Parts: sequence; structure tokens; C-alpha cells
Amino acid sequence: MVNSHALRPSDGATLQLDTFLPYRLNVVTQAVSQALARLYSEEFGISVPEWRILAALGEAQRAGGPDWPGMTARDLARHGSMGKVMVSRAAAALVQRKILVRKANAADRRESFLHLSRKGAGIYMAIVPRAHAFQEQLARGISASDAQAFDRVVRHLMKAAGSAEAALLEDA
Amino acid sequence: MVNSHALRPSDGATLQLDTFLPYRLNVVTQAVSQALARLYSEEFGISVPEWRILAALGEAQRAGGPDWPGMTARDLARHGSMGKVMVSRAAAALVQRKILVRKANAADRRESFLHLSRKGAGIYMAIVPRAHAFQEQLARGISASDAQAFDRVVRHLMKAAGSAEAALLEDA
DNA sequence: TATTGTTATACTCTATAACTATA
DNA sequence: TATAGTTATAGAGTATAACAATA
Repeated sequence: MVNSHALRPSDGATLQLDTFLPYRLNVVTQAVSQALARLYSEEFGISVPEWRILAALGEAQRAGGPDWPGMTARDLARHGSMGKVMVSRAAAALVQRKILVRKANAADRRESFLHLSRKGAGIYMAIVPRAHAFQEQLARGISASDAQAFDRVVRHLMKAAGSAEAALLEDA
Repeated sequence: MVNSHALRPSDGATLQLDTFLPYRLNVVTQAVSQALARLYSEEFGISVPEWRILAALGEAQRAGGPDWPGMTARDLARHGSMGKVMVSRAAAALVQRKILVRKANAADRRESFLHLSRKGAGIYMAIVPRAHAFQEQLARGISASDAQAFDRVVRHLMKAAGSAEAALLEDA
């Protein structure tokens, strides 16, 4: 029988892999992520980092008014939890494919503003409902209270991951 | 303000990236996984796939009696959710470092049995408490009921990921 | 001097297919 | 023919450092 507590393992001398949180996170994330990546790439020719940029820009562009300036690579990196290297590459590819438009920032010429082109906005609008449908499909059968608990745990893990590492390396 | 429901996004035309489940899973898993990977590699010189093999063998070796035969690469691949390619490579590296011992199976000479050497068992015994401590550190502050709910959701997502992809590609 | 962004390099993990040796 | 395992190759993502342009 399988131990059912992902966060409370059983005994001290052994470790049941399928109750080990990092393992389970890896497996489930890989399954979800890969399914979605296939959707992006097969239907829209978009990679995951590219999607994150589209999502950030689509969201901000709609929220910002008509003279919304766009987002810099730095903004996108923070918003999408990506390194600046990945953002630079993905953005360059999207600009080349005319999905993004890049405009120089006269006030600080190191950076530039990116926003969705009309084509990019079209792709964004096509992907969003599919992404929602995907998420709904995944969530179907999960109770509201479980969903909320899950959300709390994810939020907690996000904060805890950094400090857990620090704590463990300390007393090594 | 941040939308707090990871599994129930807000409106149809936009998608808030930080409420999108695959994104959140990716980010949290990456944080957790990378923290742990650093621990394995810096202190024990073990990669994540190698750790999965150690964990599977350590667990089974302890459960099985003295004439437990070992596990085949195929067993390890299934148990650790890895492709046979990864298992083959990781196992070869571990055998070379004398952490695993490989014994031919006379009954079916295509496969062979792997088990932990004394050295391997030592490493396993050193890692397990650290892994438990890591998990406990992560879980500290999570209520028992949230942990159970989280477990149910992870389990659900694992099953749902495959079918969600199928459902979405169907009506494309 | 510090920061934005780009390029180069290397490494890990993944995916696929081709191949072997057995069965 | 099918299976266990290995090897080769290519891809995506990450991490790091070096670099150019600008502040």
C-alpha cells in the first residue's frame, strides 16, 4: 500500500520515493508542463518561456491604457521567474517573428520596451482560452476547499524552498 | 492584489500568469528541486536521477530479505519515473563509482540486477536523514489537513495531466 | 562603478531513434 | 518478433561569466 501523506513521510531509516515531496513535485510538474508545452508548440509554435512573455505582456497590455509603454526585459524576467538570458533570447525570437514589437526607451537607452504586435495579440487571444480550458480540465474533480489548501501549500513551499536549503547547508 | 486561487482563475480574456497552475508548479518545483539538487551534488556528488536509483534500491533492499536479487533497469525506470536511457546512464556511472553492484541474471541474460554496494548503502544512509530533514523543513508550518488536501490534489493532477492533454488536442 | 541587455559556453534533463543481444 | 539495455544525437532549459552600451 502506498503511503498517502506527501508531506509526512514514514520512518527515519528509509525513504519511500513516492512520498518524497521533491520527487512528487517533479513528476507531477513534468507531466503537466509537458502536456501544455506540446499544446503551445504544436498549435502555436510557442515555447514555454515565450508563452510566459506573451502572458505577461497580454495581461499588462490589457490593464494598461492606450499609452502603456510596454515592459522591459527586466520586468519580464521578474514577472515570469526567468533569467535575463532566457528573456533576451525568447524576446529576440518573438520580435523576429513579429509577435512582439520593440521600442527604444529614449530616457534610458540601455533598455527598450516590448509589447504585443497585432499578430501577437491575436496569438495571445487564441491561447488564453485554451490555457483556461487546460487548467479547468486539470482542476475538474478537485473540491474548492482542496484547491484553496493546495494554493496555501504552494505559496508556503515557494517561500520555504529557499530557507530550507540554507538551513540544511548550515549544519552540514 | 494577487488572485489567491491557483486552480480557479479569474476572467476569460486574460490570464494572470501567477495564478496559472502549470506556471506555479514549474516555479515551485524548480525552487524545491534545485535546492535539493545542490544538497545532493555538493555533499554527496550525486545527481537527481542517481538519487532516485539509490532511493529505490535502498528502500527495496531493506524491505527484501538477504537473498533479494536486486532490481533491473526496467524496475528502476518505472519506480523512479525515468526513461530507460537515463537509468542506463545513471546506473553505469554509479556502478563505475562502486556505489552500485551489477549482477548478471542467468535466467534472462538481456537484463541484470543492481543493488547497493556497502559504499552505496553508506551514502544512502547518510542522505536519507538529510532528505527527511529537508522535507520537514519544507513542511514546517503546513497544517495536517492542508497537507492531506495537497496530497489529494497532487494525486489528482498526476492522473489528470494525461487526459487533459488528450482532451485539448481532440477538439483542436 | 553599477545596471541593462546580449553573447558564449557548458551542463542537465529529455526525447527519439538506431542498434545489440538476447528471448 | 518483441524486449532489455546501450549508444548517439538533438532539443529545451538553466547557470555562469564575459562583454558592450549606457547610466
